[in-house]
Amino acid sequence: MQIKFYNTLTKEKQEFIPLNKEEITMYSCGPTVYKDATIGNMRTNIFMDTLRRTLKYNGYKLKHVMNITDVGHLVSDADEGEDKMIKSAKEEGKTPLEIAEHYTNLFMKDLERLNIDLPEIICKATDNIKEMIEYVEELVKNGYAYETSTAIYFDVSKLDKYGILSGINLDDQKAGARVDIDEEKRNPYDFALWIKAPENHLMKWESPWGLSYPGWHIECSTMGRKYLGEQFDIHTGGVDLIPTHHENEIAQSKGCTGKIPARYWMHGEFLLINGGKMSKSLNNVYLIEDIVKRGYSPLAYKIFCFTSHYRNKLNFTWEGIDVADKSLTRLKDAYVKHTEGEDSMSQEEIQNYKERFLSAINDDLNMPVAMSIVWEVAKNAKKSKQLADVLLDFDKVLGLNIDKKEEKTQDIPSDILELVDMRKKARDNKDWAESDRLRDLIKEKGYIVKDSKEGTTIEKM
RNA sequence: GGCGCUAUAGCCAAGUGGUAAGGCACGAGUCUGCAAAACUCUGAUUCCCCGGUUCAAAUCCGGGUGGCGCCUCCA
Repeated sequence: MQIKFYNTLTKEKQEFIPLNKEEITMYSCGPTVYKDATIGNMRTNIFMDTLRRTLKYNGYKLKHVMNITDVGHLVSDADEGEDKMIKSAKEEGKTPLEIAEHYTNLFMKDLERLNIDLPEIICKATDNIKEMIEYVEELVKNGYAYETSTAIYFDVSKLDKYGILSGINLDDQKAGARVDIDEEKRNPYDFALWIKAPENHLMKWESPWGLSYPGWHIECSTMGRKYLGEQFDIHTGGVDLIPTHHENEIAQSKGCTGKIPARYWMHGEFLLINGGKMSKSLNNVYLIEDIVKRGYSPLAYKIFCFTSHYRNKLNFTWEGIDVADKSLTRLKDAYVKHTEGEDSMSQEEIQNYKERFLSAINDDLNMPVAMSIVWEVAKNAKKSKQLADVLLDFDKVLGLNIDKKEEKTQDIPSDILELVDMRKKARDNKDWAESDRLRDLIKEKGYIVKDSKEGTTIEKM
């Protein structure tokens, strides 16, 4: 079946045709590992995961690269060289390497908790310094770069057109509107490829331009070319990367190889918090860890993300997670009921579900529609093992572990179990007042009792 | 100032020319000693407003209003 993706480069949904149908090549801008990855970052990674899984579901093999940015970037243009990696290192009393390792591990843990299918190649910027220097040298040789007293800059005026991805027009932009003008730069949009390190700079490498370190965009161009070649199929990232990072990546590649590195550029929209931006000053920066701490399954966040299209902003609220957590539980329950069912379905019905699901995900990853079909299957009045298998098949794309029971029923403390036992005795004696008192007491301690014909179950709230 | 996104039921959210998917909440019912949970049923004569095109528009065009993001390496 035809796959369609929205391409930021052409600003339209177009049929996806890989360069080589034996193997799809893909690059995703990964995390900067000097701080925690937020649920916003993770929304983008969930988008990346869904994309991977959708392509695999369609039978493709993948060669997918994700970078780990373990070289910090400047705090701002106005800063004189202290980068964020080093800033975090100083604050936490660790070396930059330790910081990077610490946050990389946390990041990988979140990917695992969200059941995110890992890229085939995960590479670190610091392992590719030599290649980056070579890349910059090529740009210098090709006449796209010039040296100033502080850095090697990319000259955007040498490009036939700068700004094709974001649609900016250089003439309309006010130079230095928000940033001081660097007198040595030829054009306001020129950006640093390589930066000369001040004396006290911790992360620096020997280069033709003395002790120095990489600029903000060179690592992706370099690693993309190294692992995937001059041109590959898909490039992903968050929308915020469009105007600067990806624009500059394209500029670098055009300057070096003459090609736009990726044919399809896909960007995940932002996650909003209570209708606004996530920011430290508003104290609304949340992590997957926060979701887990509140007692929700991390996969509740994933199913929450599926309620909206990846190209639309999604508003995060705790109520939303509550809803998502509930629906995840119901979905799993529905799956179990189907595995125990004896009804039989016609092949037509099964095929119909599968075709509709496939056409939803192949239509630019329309997960809200895909989920509506998942629910149709889950809530089908007939209970059938065939439908359980359909759900399991869909879960290859969703990655919600539909067939794995939540661990909530485990680890009930013995004092709670004792109260449950006392309540059972009271109920057997029809002492409803005592039974209700114990139920309230158990609830106060954070557990919920559920009575059914099969007996009483207990769950952590 | 420039670039872009968006406005659909109480909330989240699909649908881009043919008569409003789905989730959650609410309400009703089944079950229960009563609850909770679970299950079943139920919801927009209408898609921000005003014009226009069309046999037909939430969907296209023009104008207005509101919300948001980016232009500070923030996914």
